[in-house]
Amino acid sequence: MKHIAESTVRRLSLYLRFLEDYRRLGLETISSGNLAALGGTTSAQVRKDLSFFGSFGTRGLGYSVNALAHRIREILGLEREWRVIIVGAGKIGAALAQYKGFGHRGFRVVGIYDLDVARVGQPLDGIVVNDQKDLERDIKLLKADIVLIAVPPEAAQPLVDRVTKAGIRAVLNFAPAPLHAPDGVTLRSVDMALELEILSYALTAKS
Amino acid sequence: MKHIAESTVRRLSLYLRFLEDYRRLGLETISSGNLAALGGTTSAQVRKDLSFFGSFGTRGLGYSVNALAHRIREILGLEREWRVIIVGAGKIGAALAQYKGFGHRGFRVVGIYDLDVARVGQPLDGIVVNDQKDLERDIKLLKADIVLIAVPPEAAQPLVDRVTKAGIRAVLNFAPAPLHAPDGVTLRSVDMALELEILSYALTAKS
DNA sequence: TTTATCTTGTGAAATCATTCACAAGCGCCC
DNA sequence: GGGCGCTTGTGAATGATTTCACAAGATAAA
Repeated sequence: MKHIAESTVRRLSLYLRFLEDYRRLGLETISSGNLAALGGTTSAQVRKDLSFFGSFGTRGLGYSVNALAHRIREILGLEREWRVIIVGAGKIGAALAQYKGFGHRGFRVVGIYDLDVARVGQPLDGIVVNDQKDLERDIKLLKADIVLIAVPPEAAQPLVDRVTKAGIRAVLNFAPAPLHAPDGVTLRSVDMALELEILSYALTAKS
Repeated sequence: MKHIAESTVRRLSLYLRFLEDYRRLGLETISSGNLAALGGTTSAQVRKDLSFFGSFGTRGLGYSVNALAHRIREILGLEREWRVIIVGAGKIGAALAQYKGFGHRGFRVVGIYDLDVARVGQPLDGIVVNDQKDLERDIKLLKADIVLIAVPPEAAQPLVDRVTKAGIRAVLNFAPAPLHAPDGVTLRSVDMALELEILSYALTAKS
C-alpha cells in the first residue's frame, strides 16, 4: 500500500467517531457532506481520504454507517485488542491509567511500571504498579504492543531505547522531550508545553 | 505578517528548547545543522523557518545562542506571562494542575474550576478548586488568557461557548470531542484516543 | 591580502496535500 | 422506462510545505 498521510489517518479516526454517533442515533446512511460538516472539513476531502482505501459508498445515497465504520476499524487496526503498558505512575501515569477512553476502542492496559519503591505494589485503577526493572521481561510475558511513557523528560530517551530493544514497535510519549526511535518503530509525542506555546504564538501574532 | 504554518511554529518551540540546552552547556553559537540534528529535520528547514521572521545568523558562524533564543521567545510571545485557567478537577485536571512544565515558560495557573461540590473548596496543588458557576466572573477578574478544558466530552462544547463568550481567545482541549470555536479564537485539542489510533494504524499498516 | 573553509539566506524546483469540477451511478417518482 | 435529484469517485488544478542548490558573507590562517 502506498504511503498515507498522517492527516488522513487522523481524519479517519474522527470519521469513525461520527459514524458511531450516527449509529447511536439509528441512522443507516451518511454522506461525505455530513461527515465533512461534523469534522470541519470538506466533502471532497472526506471522499479523497476514503478513496485511498477503496470505494465504499453508493452514488446518490452515501455510505452505509455500519459498513463504513467497520471498514475504518479494519483500516485503523481497531478490530483487534492492543495491549498497552504505562511506564511512570506519577500524576500523568495515573490519569492515563484511569482514562476510560482506552478500553472503549480495544486498548487494554496490561501493566503499569514505576521506579519508586513507594509506588510499586500500590494498586492504580485496579492494576498493581510493578517494578520498572521487570519491564523487559513483562513486555514479552504480557505480549505488550504499545508503551505509554509518563516519566520525567530526562528518563524518557533511555526508556525508549529499553522498550524498543525489548521488541516494542509503538510508543506514545507524554514527557516534554524530543525523542528518537529506531526505524520501524512509531513514536508519537503529546507535548502540553508545545501546545501552549502554539497558543501563545497565536495570541501574540493575532494582535 | 504573512501567515506562518503551524508546523513552523511547532519547530520554533523545539528549537527554543535546544537553544536552552546549548546555553546550559555554555555554548555561544549554534548552526542550522546543529539545530536540525537535534530536531530530526534538515538544516535548510531550520533556516527557512527562521527566515520567515528575519535573518538572525552570521554566515560562516551560525546563530548566537542567546540572541536567537531571545528572538524566538519574542516571536512565540513567551516574554510575557500567560494566565491559565483549568476547568475540570478530575484526574486529568489534577495532572495538569501539578504539571511543572507550565511555570517554566511563563504559563501561570490562576484558577481551577469544577462542578462537583465535593471537589469545590479542596486544594489542588496549592490552588483551591472553585465553583464552575463563577467561571465567567473570574475569567475577567483574574484576567485569564487561556483555558484548559479537562471535562467529560459532552460538557466540552458548551464550555467552549461559555468561555469564548466571556472573552477567552485561546483554548486547549483535553476532552475527546471535536470542538468548534468562533473565528478569532484558537482552539487546539490533545486527544489521547486519536494518538493511540494513529499508532494502531501504524502497527497495522506496517505488517 | 589572499585563500580555504564554514554557514547563512533565499529563489527555484520538487514534493505533498487539498480543493475543484464533473462524469457516472443510484434511487425515487411519475 | 425516462427524467430528476442526489452523491460518489477521481483526474486535474491549485495551494502549501519541504528540499535543493548556490551566491554571498564571515572567520581564520598563512
